[in-house]
Amino acid sequence: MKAVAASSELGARRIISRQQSLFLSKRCNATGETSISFRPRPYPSTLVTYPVSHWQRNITAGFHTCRVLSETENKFRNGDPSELQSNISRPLITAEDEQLRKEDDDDDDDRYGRFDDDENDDLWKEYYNSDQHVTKSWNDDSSDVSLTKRLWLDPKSPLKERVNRFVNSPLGSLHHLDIKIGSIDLIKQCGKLHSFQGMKYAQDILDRLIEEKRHVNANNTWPVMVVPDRPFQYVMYSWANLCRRVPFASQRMREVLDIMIQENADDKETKERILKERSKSAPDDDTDNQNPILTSEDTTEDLFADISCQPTVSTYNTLLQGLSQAAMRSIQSAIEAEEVLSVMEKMHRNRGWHTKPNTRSYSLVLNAYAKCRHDSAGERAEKVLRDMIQRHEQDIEAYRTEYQEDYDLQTMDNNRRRIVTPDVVAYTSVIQAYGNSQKPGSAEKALALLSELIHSDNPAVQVDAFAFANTINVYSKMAAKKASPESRNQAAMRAEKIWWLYVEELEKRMGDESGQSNLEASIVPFNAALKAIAASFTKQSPHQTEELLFKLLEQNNPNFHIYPDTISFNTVMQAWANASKVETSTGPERAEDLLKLLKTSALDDDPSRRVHPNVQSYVIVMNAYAVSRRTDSVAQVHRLLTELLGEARERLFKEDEIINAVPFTVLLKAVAKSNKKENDNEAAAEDPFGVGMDERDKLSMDPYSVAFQTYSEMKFDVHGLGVQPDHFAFAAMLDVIAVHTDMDSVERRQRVNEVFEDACQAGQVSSLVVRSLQSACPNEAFLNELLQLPRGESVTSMETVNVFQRQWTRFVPPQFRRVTKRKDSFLAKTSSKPFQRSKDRGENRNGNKHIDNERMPRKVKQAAKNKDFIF
DNA sequence: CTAGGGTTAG
Repeated sequence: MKAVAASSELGARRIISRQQSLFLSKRCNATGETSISFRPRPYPSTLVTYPVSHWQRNITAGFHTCRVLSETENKFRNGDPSELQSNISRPLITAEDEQLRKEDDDDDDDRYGRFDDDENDDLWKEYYNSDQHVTKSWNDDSSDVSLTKRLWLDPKSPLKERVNRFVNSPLGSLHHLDIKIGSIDLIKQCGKLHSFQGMKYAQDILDRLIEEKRHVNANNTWPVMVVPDRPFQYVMYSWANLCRRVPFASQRMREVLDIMIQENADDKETKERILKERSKSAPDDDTDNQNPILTSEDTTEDLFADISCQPTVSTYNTLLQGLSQAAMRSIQSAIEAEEVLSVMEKMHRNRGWHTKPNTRSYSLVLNAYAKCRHDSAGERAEKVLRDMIQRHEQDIEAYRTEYQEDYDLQTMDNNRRRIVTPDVVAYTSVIQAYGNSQKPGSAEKALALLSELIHSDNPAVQVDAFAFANTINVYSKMAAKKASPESRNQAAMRAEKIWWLYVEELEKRMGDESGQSNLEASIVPFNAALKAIAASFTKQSPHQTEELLFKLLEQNNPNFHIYPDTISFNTVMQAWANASKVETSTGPERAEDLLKLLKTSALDDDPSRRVHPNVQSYVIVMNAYAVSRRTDSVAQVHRLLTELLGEARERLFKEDEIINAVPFTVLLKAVAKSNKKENDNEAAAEDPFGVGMDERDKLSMDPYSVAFQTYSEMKFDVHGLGVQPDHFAFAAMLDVIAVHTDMDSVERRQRVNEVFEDACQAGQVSSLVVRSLQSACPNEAFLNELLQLPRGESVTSMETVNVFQRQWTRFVPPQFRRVTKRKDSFLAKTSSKPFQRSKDRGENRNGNKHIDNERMPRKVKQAAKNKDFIF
């Protein structure tokens, strides 16, 4: 009878698993009748429970069951259909998955390390070296268990098969170490896929463990089997890693936590039931003892059963970690993170769980506020910080009364346990949070926190370079956002002042040998200050950045170990590039002067003063020319590209510096910006730059041909750099065609067709490509034919590039999938060239507006338009 | 459960 129930459970589980959207759990109720429950996704707190007989009936019905399930499911999913949709029947690895993985490549084993205990090493050895066949089940008396090969141990097998074998292994056949270790290893690897499919596997494994537990405990054996907290925690952790990209990932984490809590409660119940059961049915079995607890040799096992999957600090910290990632989408997650802190507190107080928030818990909440862009984030974060400080003081008191000694803030290792301690990192997160606020006074509050750090005599709270850099960044953001050039410059100057404050503190502490100070010499605050000035976008800013750079280059204190690096130079060069859009600007030359300076610095006698240019340095200068209004911009950019490729050929760049499509794209951009007619006139002009013969040949090429040559160099990777055009490149090339061919020419159609096909093949059809394609196509019919849109569909009604076949958009990053709506598609466009038009529009907009019409950065313009800030 | 926080290009 039990076997029937068990197999029907398994069947039900499989069916539900196929549905992919239900989270199954099973439990025995008080009367011992088994029922199976599931949670419809959008409402995890709703538990739908059927007695096992229901499942038995429906399993025989086969296909019908799925139907029944879907209907039940549908009832619950009115809220969020997209959520479910995204989870249903995906191929093993989807394009999005591919993208997800690409984005977070840095994520590997050591991040999981936090859960790993050294003590498990021995277990592992025992486990892995043990017979590859099942020798021992949970109860150790499983002679009738079939000898199934434990494929999931074999790291060489495909993950899919390993998971399948694990999940579908017969109930009762799992080795206890399969549960404690094998499952965790599998879940980890599933989580590493960073895919929905992987997450489904992970959840399946977890389900399977719970299923095993139910099955084993149904036999009233002792000790009671439990599923430990770690598998749950790893599933949560895997979701946490998806929180930045996947809107509902944090919801999934909460579900797992809910189930954990419920399972923990169930385990307690089960234990009591079995105890009662055993003392009733076999009171005389063991003549010595009636109480199985006392007969059990392995008391740790029993202890373990008591705790089972009870959430711990680290469980909640995992949740917080996810929420802090999710906070980038909305402040709501950060607020929720803050609420989790009090939940942890409450669970600790009321249930005696080990969930008292620790330093890391608070940090994660602060970090959540630092990441979310919201005006109130700074103040909320500061409140949490103040709570934390208060908490700290309370805990110090409590520690003193508990141990009759003071908590040692100096040497943490001397303490008997850790207490919540605010530190630089906590402060720095709050400073960051203020940086996202446009409320007046936010930056000042950030600065106040910095000075609190500087003057702190608490050994646990000491300023470091991070704190300075972050405060500078707050002003840097302000410098980029303010409407008037004066206030932008003012903010930039405040940023610079903080850099000097850093220098001052650094020198002050240099003689100090107390060893207390964390303050290291770092170039980062300096670069942050440079960036702030560059971002202020005034007429003076490039000059100011350069001046500051030279101050540091020329300083000559042998005790002072901060010297500009490549980023410093690049930032100043970028400031010049930003200024280059204006007519008669000398920005490009000034940027190039710095590039030359970089090249000579690379050969400096003093090794500490050697600074090398990198690919980015070239790109910045090239871009300065590209955006300038010089008539020779294409030639200049081409010259620099050639130079860059030459340096690359001679391996002058660091090995880890790979050349991507960016430099090539800049050239295309230059060509697209160059007006066709102007260049027809210029074509005959003599080369004014006295370059060599070979170079002259190239320079005399017309820009359109240069663009095509560059395009194919990129496409066929003729320089052997591993370069592939990406969607920026394809879009830029389409722009080139739009500007340099006649609207109704055959050339236009052929070239557009060709480039678009390349983009499709490369899986790079992004919103940028679509927009450029729209401008390049002679008419709507041609466009629709290229895009193969179904009848009735049009580009103007299109919202994302996801409507295309997956193949075309395989490698498009998510932020370039959304198509920006443009009302004018073909109506207004007959004669004018796309770039002229957008230029005109820009000028008009500037003309209508008041302030500093040349220098306003785009963001400022938009903000000014919305009247978001008036100071 | 020592992690949690900082800088440049199309």
